[in-house]
Amino acid sequence: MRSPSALGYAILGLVGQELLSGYDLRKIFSHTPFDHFSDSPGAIYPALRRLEREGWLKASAPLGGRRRTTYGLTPAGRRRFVAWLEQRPTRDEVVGNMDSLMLRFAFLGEARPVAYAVRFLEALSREVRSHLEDLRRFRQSPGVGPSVTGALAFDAGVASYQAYAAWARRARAALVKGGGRR
Amino acid sequence: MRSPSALGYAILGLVGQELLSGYDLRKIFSHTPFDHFSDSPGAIYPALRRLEREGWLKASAPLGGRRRTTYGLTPAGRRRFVAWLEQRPTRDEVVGNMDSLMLRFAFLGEARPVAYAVRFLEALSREVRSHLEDLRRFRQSPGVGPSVTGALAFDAGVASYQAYAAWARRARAALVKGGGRR
DNA sequence: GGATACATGTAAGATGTTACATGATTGT
DNA sequence: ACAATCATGTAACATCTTACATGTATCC
Repeated sequence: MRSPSALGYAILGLVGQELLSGYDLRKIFSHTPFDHFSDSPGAIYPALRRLEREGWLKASAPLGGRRRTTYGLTPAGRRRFVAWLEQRPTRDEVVGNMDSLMLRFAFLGEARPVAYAVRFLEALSREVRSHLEDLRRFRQSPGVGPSVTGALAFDAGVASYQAYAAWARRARAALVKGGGRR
Repeated sequence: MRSPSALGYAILGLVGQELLSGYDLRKIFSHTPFDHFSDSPGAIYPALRRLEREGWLKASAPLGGRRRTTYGLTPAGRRRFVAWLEQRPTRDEVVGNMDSLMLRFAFLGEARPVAYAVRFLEALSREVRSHLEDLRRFRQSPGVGPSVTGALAFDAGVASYQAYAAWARRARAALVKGGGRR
């Protein structure tokens, strides 16, 4: 009962929308610039088998014609996925796993009411701002040396987090504004 | 003679500045918010052994007192590291490995003349802009569904790349301006 | 009939995580 | 004396990459 990898959650989210085969997933991962996961069969098929073994996915037989196994969520799988969706962003995730946070947020809107997404963004903003303060406190970072490019690379990190903070503000406003309806 | 992982390059870059032990590296990775690599002994020590086995690092004996093995670059290690530094940012790296690109840039300034960093930024800008066009062409991404949060998460990705593009412009200007001296 | 896309897999290997283990040295 | 920190390791495990392997359906 260990927790899935980022790829695992992406699969759970996708097959929760519609039945998909391993091949479908490979196509999605290779043709979608959004969140890129490996489209290699050596990653997808073992991941599907793991998720099925844990009881989160159920396979559907080919049903004649071309060989093709599609997967969907079991009730337990959906519970597991929703539990993940409902987790508030943590500091650790902000520091090193922004991609995984964005993946979660992307799936959040279709499985939970808008209020969840709003609270997600509020927690995210808090953590990002707090991390930005740490970065400012840090400034000239040891390790990368006092070189010009080291300082500039540091600035790039700061700018990236500032962009996320600004986005979170805008996104929250958009959700709150249109929130009553969806 | 395979190429090092991101952790491997980070180690090569750091021990290229001064002799460092595995423990030193762990401290740098755990107390530095810059680029976070694992500070776990299970990652560091095997990585050091690999780099040494490839002939890129040389270990120095403890020299009395407390047991402590420090590492430095061999000439081959420096060549390998510089060859990595000189690589222009590629499309693939921009799409999925911005962290690794920033690591490279951070080390670039102390080992190569400023002109290299300027060209690095120019190539980076090109690739980022081209990727942004692709994203725009994409818009409502299949896979994440047409949910509100899916679209917003997509926007976050766009905003993040825009922040990098703006940073690259500023950074290039800063380098060109102060460039004659350093 | 041959190329192309569909569809799934396996095997070997690298890398990293978590947890455990060991001992030396320094500070109080 | 004791705790904390220094310092290095190993073992088990999961995950992912790369490369190879196999066969089917469809289109022209």
